[in-house]
Amino acid sequence: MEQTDQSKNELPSSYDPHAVEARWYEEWEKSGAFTASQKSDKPPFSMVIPPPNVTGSLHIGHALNNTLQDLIARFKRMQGYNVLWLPGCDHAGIATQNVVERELKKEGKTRHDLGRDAFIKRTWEWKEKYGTTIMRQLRKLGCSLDWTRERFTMDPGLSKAVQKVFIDLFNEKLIYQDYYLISWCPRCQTALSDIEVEHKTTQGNFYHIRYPFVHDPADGLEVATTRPETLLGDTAVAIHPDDERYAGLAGKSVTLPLVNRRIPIIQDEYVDKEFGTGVVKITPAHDFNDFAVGNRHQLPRVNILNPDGTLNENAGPYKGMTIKDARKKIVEDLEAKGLLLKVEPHEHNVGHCSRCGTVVEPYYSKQWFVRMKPLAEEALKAVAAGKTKFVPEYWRGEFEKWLNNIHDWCISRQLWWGHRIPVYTCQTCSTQVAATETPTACPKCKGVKFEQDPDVLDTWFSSGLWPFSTLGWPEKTKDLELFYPTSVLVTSWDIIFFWVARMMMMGLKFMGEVPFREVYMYSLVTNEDGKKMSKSKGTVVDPLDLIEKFGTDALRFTLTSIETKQRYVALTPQKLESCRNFVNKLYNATRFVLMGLSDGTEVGPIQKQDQLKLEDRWILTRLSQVTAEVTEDYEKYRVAELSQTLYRFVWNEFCDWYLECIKPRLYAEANSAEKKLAASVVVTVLDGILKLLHPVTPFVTEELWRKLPGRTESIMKAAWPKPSNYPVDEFAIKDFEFLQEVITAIRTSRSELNVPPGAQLKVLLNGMAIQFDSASQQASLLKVLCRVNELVPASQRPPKTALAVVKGGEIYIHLEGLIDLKAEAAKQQKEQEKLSKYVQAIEGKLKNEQFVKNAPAELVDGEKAKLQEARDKISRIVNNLKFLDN
RNA sequence: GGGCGAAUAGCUCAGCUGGUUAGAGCACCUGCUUUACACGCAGGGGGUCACAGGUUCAAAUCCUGUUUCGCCCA
Repeated sequence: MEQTDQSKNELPSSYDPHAVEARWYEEWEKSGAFTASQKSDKPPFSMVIPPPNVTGSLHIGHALNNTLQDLIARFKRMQGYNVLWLPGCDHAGIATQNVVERELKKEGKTRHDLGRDAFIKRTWEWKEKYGTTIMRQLRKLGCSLDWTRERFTMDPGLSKAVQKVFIDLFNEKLIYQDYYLISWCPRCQTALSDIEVEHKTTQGNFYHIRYPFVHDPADGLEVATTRPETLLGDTAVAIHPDDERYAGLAGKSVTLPLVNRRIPIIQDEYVDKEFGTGVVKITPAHDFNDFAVGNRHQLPRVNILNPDGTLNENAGPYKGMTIKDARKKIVEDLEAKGLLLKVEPHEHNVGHCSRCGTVVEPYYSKQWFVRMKPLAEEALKAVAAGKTKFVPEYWRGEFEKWLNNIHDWCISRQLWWGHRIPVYTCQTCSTQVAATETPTACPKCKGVKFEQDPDVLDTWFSSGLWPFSTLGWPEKTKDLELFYPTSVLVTSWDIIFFWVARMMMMGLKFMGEVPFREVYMYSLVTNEDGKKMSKSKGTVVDPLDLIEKFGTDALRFTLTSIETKQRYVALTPQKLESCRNFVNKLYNATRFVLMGLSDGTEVGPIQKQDQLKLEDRWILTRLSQVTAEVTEDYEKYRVAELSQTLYRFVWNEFCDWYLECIKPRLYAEANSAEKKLAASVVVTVLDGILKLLHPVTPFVTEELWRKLPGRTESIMKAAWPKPSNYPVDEFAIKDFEFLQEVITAIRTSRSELNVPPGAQLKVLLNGMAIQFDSASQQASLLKVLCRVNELVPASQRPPKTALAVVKGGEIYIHLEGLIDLKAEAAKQQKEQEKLSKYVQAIEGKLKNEQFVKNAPAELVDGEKAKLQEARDKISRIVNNLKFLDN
């Protein structure tokens, strides 16, 4: 028993991804298949990974991002390119510093207890220990990254690049230091980039406050604000120039409550007449809009905050309070003075620090900036010249809009973890020198005492250099020469400004060339409900859990098939399941073929092409077509399309039809000519399918491919199939489609007329478009595929038969005693109605002279043919219905 | 307030440069231990393509407007 079942039981009946996936990655990596060559004659193709945060762990966005890149890398490798896909992380300034600070807090310490150097040392230790998580997870995802070239933004080489860029920009006066309003986290005590600020809708209040007129203290202006405490920093109140309610007040003054400072009433278009009371308090040092208004009207800026978010000396009696306490006290004081007119609930957007959740404050402080305009102009020119293309092209517009509207970039962060700003200030004459090391003497006064700027650079500053710093710049390396500009950048659109734009500018500035030829921006993955996954709501899906549950290939196939270039795409359990089922289907199809070959039948390339059966010619032609379609889809990053094409080809054509057709041939006598031919075709097709799928589902395709006869190398190294690899026969498509029509018609009749599934049928054929005599191949297929044991020609319909009408012919199914006349009549009537509607639609078209005159002749002929075909079918049905009545 | 995107079967979505009897997966109904696969097989039902106009011989597809939802900027 065991003996005889051995061959069947070699492979389990359902696919176990875990056993397979564990096996291949290491072998691939060891074989050097991931490593780009510096000596190859192959054309180069390169990508740099969007560096994940070193603190991060793989989330669904990374999974999609890296699946797509891996798909491209594997495709291009098979196409014969010398592919570099470079891995690495960024140092994630705030995030990493926060992680280590939290660790210290558990020990009852702060970073200040350790001091700067010891803290940095500690952070490096953390990085060495935990910073490899995400890179390990990328391996699990199957990513064919060139680990010999792994980089980190704080590596010595990359740090050197950062220093050089800073010093060059500084010396060209493209970097400057100035006071400006920036987003400030009072907890992290650093400036934040816009992307680090999360806007959340928050329930607050609208406080209506009366600002008494100087000329008439009994009267005043009613101001509505959500942040009453900032009135301490008000330097004006503003009204709209056209607002008749306040006409004549411009130029007069009001008295700032509690502070008793006299501030002017100004007019500015910024004010929204409809909103609140139409009077806006202007606090230039604590609100971005007010800052702009302040600049237009040369208003003073009064900063009322300390870096830790408490109120400073400008707050007078409120000095030292937190914002929250001060708000409460100020509201009380206003009320006591009768200046608080009303308080109404109000929902508004409040910025929170994405790293620690603290409310972010607009804060007026001295920071370093990059002058963006000259850099942005170059980027715009390059995009206009088509040097970098966007996929989908839509994003080009967004990109240009942002660059045309660009603000200077605040690059300083008040952190310790990061690239320290290489500016040294002479303690004698305050001259600032940018240099890699402490200068020996001041160029101006020859002083020798210097102090380095305490701030570090925004993490995006170093990741902006990523496409060339990772390739060895500023050294002149072989890698730079070969792989810059990179071929494509695959990234999420939400960092188009923070990262993509900056890389463009930096690349053009320092390499004189765009950093990438194409930018492919993929979708953001949401949950089933179409909402963003959110940590706080607990709706985050962990890709590692999905891998555990469905397997890596199924996850990759799912992500690929939902990636339709919409802004948001939803990941659903149903989709994951269907993709897992697909992987299993592929596995079972291969298992079935292998079982057929287990008798030792020799399998070679297809030899006797003239002996190919209809189904062979059909599937090979289809494979050739699918190869062409799918290759183009890969090249254009139409990944959802290609995965769907392959899904349907494998499942609905190869498995449902081809494998079913060849079952008898595959189980014919070992090494018979019949079997050898079928085996060579089925293996050819399977070979092609596995190769076309390999970039999407690398593990299962490698596993199955190696089991095909004669495959000893990795499928990774196989050549990408060409449509011309396979014999093409357009007639086979037509003939096979007709055969499918016949078979489906018989099956439908069987099902609708309740013929017992096991019953063998006698079928009569009248006027078939292709040969169906009982000896023909087609006839044997009918027998296999719809349980027909007797097939005979007929010129008219005998009694007690069911009818099925197909293109150009009629099928009579002999149903001795089985036929249900009512069901049969209903079936025919339904069919006739359907056809009549169709006929009407086409007739309508053809009656329209304009259509016949203007539409391409091909189309018109096509419609005529369709019409005739449908009319023919109807008349056949009508004749037979008459017959049925008798 | 300005800009952008989406609206197609019960659900999630395809439908690329206008011409298909508008497709898929899941769900649903009927039947099935058929030489791999129940993560399966065969058959079936289900859509006035958000709404209103327009361009065209022809519109889910192009244009204009309206509605609803989402996002970005202020």
